[in-house]
Amino acid sequence: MLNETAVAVLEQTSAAEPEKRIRDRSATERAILTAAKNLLAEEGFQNFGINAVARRAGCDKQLIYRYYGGLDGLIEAIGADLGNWVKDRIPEDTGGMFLLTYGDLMERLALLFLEALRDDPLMRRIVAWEVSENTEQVRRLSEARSKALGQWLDRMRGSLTPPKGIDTAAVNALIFASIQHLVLSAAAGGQCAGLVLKNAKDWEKAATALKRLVRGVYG
Amino acid sequence: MLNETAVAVLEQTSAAEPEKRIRDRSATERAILTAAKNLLAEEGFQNFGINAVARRAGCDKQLIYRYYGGLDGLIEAIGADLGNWVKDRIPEDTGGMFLLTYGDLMERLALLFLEALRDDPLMRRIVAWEVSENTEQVRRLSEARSKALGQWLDRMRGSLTPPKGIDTAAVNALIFASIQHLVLSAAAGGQCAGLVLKNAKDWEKAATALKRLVRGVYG
DNA sequence: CCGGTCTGTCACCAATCGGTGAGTAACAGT
DNA sequence: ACTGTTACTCACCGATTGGTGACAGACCGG
Repeated sequence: MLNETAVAVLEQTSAAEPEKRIRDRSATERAILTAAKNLLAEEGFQNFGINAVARRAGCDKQLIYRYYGGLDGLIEAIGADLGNWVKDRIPEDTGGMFLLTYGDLMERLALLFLEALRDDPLMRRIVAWEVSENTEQVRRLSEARSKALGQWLDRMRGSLTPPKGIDTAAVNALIFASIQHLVLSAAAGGQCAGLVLKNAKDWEKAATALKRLVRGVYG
Repeated sequence: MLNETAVAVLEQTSAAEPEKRIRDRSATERAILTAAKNLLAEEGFQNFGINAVARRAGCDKQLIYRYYGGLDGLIEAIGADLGNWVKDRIPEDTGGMFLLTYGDLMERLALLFLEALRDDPLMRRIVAWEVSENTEQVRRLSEARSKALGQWLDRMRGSLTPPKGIDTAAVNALIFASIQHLVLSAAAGGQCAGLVLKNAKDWEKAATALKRLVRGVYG
């Protein structure tokens, strides 16, 4: 507990410490949103709550209720960015390659997705959240994400015709499921099903196996 | 709030309601453990705590501290059963088939694992827990599980020689990762990467795709 | 200058959390 | 029948949670 003199000393020593929050609603809104995203990315959804976000944003939780209508609205705001995730985090070009076959395409997409997910802690937390809880908020996040992913897949496929006689939707779901679980498991415990995934060499092996898997089905 | 008369009426009407806990330590220990497992299976790890377990077991939380040394010990006790999960939930026989090749084996194991995981809510929650948190307790659970899984794989492989030139460890990790994420995602939201997984027909398609994936790498 | 709106802060609420110390009731050994 | 141990319950602790109402100060239009 600080008394008045102690506070005075603090203010003296720390050079205009007050850091008085200026009256700027949109700036505060942004501060709250980024605080929420960073908090979610770093701490996970376990301790993701009104109090924690407000603490991190350095403002009162009341403002979260006012500006976002509570946690639900805030989560929805996070989800709104998800639509842009693919285009923000995954390069659209083919890396100078010519993708002639569906197999070429899927191999490339799988590797791109693997790296993108590996580099994005927020997205990892969201995916983990999706498989752990079944609340309305999470369902919304999940929907936005899978929709964006599907659109990306369609867009990248372009005019490439998928192979006949193969349920590409199901196969691709399995491929992307494997990537997601691999990355999540690695991020959480450094391994997946006994396969250690820590240094670059480990990931190299995983990528090779992934390529082999994709090439196995799609040639 | 109930007064004495209300309690008396309750006891009268509900036929020896008191359900007086008999003094049987091992029975209480079992009650706590099963309460914990059921709670975890039904509610997930989010609200899994001392109070909730005690409430469900119908005893005082103090007993959990005494008999299990707290939540950690209780979780450890849950993990102790995990070693037997494979043998309890997955049939050992080959279903009358002859598994001649490594591909035959892996296809069979993948399908068995898929069904077993689909039928076990507790195991699903644990897997989801593993990818969501990184505490010491969860790490223990994860370790026990992956160890049991690895032993099962080895045991089922028997004298079958894995194919040369393929990093089976990495490939199998990906295959099992895909199964786990597929099942978790389906259990949580009824779909995975846009692929709806609700009725038996949906799962049939997933199983076919899984077979195709396995056969693609292992022939 | 005055009144109202907007932005932000604070104090407080009931509920729940994990955790502990003390007490009670049933049993066993002598 | 007395004693000590075992099994169990209860009351309480501080901390934290989500949530709300009241208030203070900056700003803006009149």
